[in-house]
Amino acid sequence: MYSGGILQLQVAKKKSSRTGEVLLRADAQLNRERILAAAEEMFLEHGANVSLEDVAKRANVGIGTLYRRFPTREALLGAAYSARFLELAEASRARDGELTPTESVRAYLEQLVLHTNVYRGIAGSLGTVLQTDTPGCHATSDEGRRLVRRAQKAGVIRRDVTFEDLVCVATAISLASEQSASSKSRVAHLVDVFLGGIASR
Amino acid sequence: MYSGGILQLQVAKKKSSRTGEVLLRADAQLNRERILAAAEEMFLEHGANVSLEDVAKRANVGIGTLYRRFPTREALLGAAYSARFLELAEASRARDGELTPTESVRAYLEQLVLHTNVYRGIAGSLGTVLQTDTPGCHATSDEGRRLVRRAQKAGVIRRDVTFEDLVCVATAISLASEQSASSKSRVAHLVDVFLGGIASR
DNA sequence: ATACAAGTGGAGCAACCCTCCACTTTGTGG
DNA sequence: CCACAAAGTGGAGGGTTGCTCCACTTGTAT
Repeated sequence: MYSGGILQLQVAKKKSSRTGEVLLRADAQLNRERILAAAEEMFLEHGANVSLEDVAKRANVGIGTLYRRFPTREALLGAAYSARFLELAEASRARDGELTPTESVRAYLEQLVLHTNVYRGIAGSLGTVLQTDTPGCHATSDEGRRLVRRAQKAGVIRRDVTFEDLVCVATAISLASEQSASSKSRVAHLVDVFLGGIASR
Repeated sequence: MYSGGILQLQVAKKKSSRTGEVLLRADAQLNRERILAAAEEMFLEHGANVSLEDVAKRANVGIGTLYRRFPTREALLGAAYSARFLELAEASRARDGELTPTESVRAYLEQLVLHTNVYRGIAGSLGTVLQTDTPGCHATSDEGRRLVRRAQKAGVIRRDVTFEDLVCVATAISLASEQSASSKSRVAHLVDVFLGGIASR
């Protein structure tokens, strides 16, 4: 009852000084990666609603382990897609020179929808996933914001349009494609309608 | 084995000659109404994802009965909202005289989003619900299509915009409001952005 | 070598969905 | 008025998933 409190060292949780991330034990780190790999496979194969128990199984890991590392489905989604979202952001930045501000936004939107559609089932929670604390999600969000700002500075996009509006639209379009298995052209059409909407008169 | 086929009367399933609906036995009809009432209450109170077993319980009906009458959740949703959707359509038609074609569409959209938000949880499936075979859903769909046509004839809306696009947008906006509990003004803003988009240059 | 923090797995409980079929009720034709 | 086929009922039951909890194992700092 006079518990160990007396000599307890106030050990701050170990962190990497560089990234600020909590350092995992070596075995835990390995498991984390196994889970991510399994999740990506399963999501691709069966959509974003696979049983998390199945993901754990494929990762050769107990379900408890999965939940401790990724407390919500969104957290797992965000982490599993991080790499892909990083690519998306990078590709967008790479296009920067060749495209007008408007066209950049169009390309970004189309790509975002495309990515979202690959992992069926996340359309509804795209917003939540993008807010996940993950390098990839940060990168795409930042890139999106940058494009909006750029287009606004160029005067080709309404001042009152926000990045959140973009996400909202991407969500809508993904959802529409998911439900009616609609074609690429429908995506383009919807993007087009929206872009017309945010263009300054 | 030489089954009753010989003398089987080819009795067409009884239908009301007026509506074309299948006639239910009196007790069944009563149960149907009980279910609908319970569903409306529960959906309002707990969102569109309540346990259907709970709905059945509140209706004092076995779960089997609920499922035979409404095979899918969407079917139940559609039926439960039918009355409200009827009102929506009627209100829209009533506004017809006082508003320009564009403003009519705006009002319709805002109302649709508002209705969708009241029943939390259906945003994602608004499209599916609206396709439900129900007087209310037919009415709102028809009214929406009418408004689009009217606005197009008046030349104030792009030719390539469809009613499905409207639904898609309503979905997006509802979803956005659902997630970030955003205000009425945000709804108006999003509707505004979209309307700008579909306006002819 | 030791000790303790960190990590693990999976049994277990709680929801929920939906089907199926032995039983009950209705209304109709004789 | 009755008998009986068709229509309707309810809820037990089997399947799936989500998430927690804790007795045990493992890594690592000393």
